[in-house]
Amino acid sequence: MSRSNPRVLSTLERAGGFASAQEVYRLMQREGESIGLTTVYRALQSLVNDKIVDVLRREDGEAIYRLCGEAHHHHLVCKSCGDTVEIEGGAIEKWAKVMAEEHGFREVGHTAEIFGLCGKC
Amino acid sequence: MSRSNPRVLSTLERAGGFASAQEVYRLMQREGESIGLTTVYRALQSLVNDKIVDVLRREDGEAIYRLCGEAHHHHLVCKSCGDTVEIEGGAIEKWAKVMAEEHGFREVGHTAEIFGLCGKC
DNA sequence: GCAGAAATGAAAATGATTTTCATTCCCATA
DNA sequence: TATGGGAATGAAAATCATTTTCATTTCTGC
Repeated sequence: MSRSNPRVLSTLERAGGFASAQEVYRLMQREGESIGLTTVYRALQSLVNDKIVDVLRREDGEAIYRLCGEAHHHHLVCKSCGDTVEIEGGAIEKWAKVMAEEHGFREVGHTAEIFGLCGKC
Repeated sequence: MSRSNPRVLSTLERAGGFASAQEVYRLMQREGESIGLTTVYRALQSLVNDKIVDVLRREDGEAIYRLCGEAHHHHLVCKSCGDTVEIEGGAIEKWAKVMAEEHGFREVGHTAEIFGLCGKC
């Protein structure tokens, strides 16, 4: 069931490891690759499931996909230029664990993003 | 030019200070208010411009509007039954601030959610 | 070679958001 | 009180990312 199409992955890499589904699709088109938009979406979703890429949101709501290392980390995103910095989340891990225990939750995960204006913007 | 319709604002307040445009609209409909969806969108945008409300994104990309003054809190969500607990995020606030400073970001906000299985599930 | 499963992609559907545009409301001034 | 113009309103159409449908093609193991 692995729909993690390698051509899509390699295109995402070539795009700087950071692009929307539409961008990946247009890039592949421009490069003469024959692929359908549907397949690009499916491949990206699959890559997200396999935790090979992360998905974030642009300010306009468009999903952007981003290659990421295996280590669990968080993002500091510039809301103007989209620049992203991967940051350490030790404090969050602990917070999530404590909060979950306190309320009797198990098998917990979490998301946390910080957004603002970067130095250049 | 102030399109910050007070009925929209008061509905957003009644919704717990946290809702999407569509939800605000549906809520107003249900309460018998006569208003157009377009106006709801315009009013919310206007409130954002006036910095009376914040805008965030749900995981599916839908924009959600939040009253600025509201005590900022986070959520612990059960991924099985959807039960939600509002939790304190003091640790997160500090983490976000430190991380932002460290990387030269300003005007920062953040999102953080914890999800897992609640005691009943 | 062949059946059945998985992958593919074109086209249609969906759903949030925005735009268009004609109408209505408000309000200051003649 | 009439009136003229700018602002507000909302229905309907347009936009755009994303998902679904479904028919077709490609793989796989036998």
